[in-house]
Amino acid sequence: MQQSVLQIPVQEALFLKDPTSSTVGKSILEHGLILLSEIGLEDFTFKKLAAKISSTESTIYRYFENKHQFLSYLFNFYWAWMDVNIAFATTNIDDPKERLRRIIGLITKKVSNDVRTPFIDEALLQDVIALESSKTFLSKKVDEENQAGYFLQYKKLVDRISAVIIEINPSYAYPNALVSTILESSFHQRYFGNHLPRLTNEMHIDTRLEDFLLDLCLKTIA
Amino acid sequence: MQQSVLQIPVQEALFLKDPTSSTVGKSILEHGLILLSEIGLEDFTFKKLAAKISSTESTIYRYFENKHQFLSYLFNFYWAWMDVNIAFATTNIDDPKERLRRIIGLITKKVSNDVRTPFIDEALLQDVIALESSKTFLSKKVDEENQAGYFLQYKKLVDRISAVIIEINPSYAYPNALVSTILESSFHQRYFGNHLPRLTNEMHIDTRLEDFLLDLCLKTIA
DNA sequence: CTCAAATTGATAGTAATACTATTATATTTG
DNA sequence: CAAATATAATAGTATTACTATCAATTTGAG
Repeated sequence: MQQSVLQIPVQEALFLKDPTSSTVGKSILEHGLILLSEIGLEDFTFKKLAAKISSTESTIYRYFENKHQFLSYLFNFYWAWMDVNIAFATTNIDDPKERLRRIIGLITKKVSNDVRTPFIDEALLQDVIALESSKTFLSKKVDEENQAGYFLQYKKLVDRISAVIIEINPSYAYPNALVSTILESSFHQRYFGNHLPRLTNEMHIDTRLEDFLLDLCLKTIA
Repeated sequence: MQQSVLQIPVQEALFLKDPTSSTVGKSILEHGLILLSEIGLEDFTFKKLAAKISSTESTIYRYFENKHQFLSYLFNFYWAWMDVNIAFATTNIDDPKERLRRIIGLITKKVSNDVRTPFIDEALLQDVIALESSKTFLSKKVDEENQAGYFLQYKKLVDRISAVIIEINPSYAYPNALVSTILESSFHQRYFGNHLPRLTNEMHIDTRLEDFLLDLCLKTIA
């Protein structure tokens, strides 16, 4: 019996050769994510990854131009996956406020591994993206990469959530700004909660993070 | 006649030898900032900087352990400078809401060079910090660096602004989270406005950014 | 003013990073 | 089964991120 598999589409701009199309490719994704979560982007090299999967640097370079592109791949994967979850959790819900509640719930909740995506552990992915995602867009190459489609998935999701905000309050002037602020904040506040507690207020606890952002959002657009 | 000079105190943890104590040191700060703004942290090296100031790598290494520490120095300098400005702009103002208004004004406004700090161009510094500041704390070494005092100035400022929020609404549960969210957002939204406009709403314009964050803040704590 | 101490510059060197190139071997596919 | 393709093995280059040594220069304490 075939187990259900969730296809997460990632832009062609984000790889040289589709990593999901081969065994080595999947291994690069799986163990690349693990290695990233262990040592962080700065210390992460394709050489170390190659050693870990008993392959070679040159093989990995056939899939990704460099580690920045690899991170961007994961960044897009994460948001594409989140988009699917949000779409699923909000279909057939008429009340936009209830939809917003569910969206913020999903964004702030600690995720656990989704068995439908065999080579990606979403729990790890969330931690990696929380720590590293800003580095995908905070670079001198943003414009070039934006042109190439590096941030499409993120932009799509921001649009989707903005639409809900506009439904709740059509005259609110800054829906996209509010949404991207909340998305970035959800990562940063949880991170601060764990590492720089003086910058936040016990945000390592899921329910508080959710309460903080939902309250902020609803009051702002009220 | 002695021109007035503004001393910005930076933690000892953030340098090996105080760069303000010598001519080369000041040159490292001045041209290091310029070079950073030109090529970004990834491509920035002490070798390139040494060439620019007609000095050597080894000399620069006597002032800073590495480029990460150099960036952290600038990060602290920026927030210390901002703290001074905020303190000045809010003394003798009784109404905490008015104080908050002024604070958000200062945070969102594009700054121009402060002539009282001879070797630092604050206009450049703001751009550099907007692009690179997250990289100071989003690293596997946060805990170690936090221990050493790398983020003291930022934490101080967050506390200072949080106190104003508490004055306005003593029962608001997340003052520090709200403040750090606003500070981070002010950088990101302006950056998005310039590079990823779909993630925001014309936030390259100062007054809109100010309006967005002030509105968000006041409504949230109302 | 002078001698000692500290600072800087010049030069060299090392290990690691971020790649690129070549070729032999294995694997897939038509 | 042959041809095409993918991978592994190996080597090599330029740059980065440092560290070490030592001579020349500057500074500052008595």
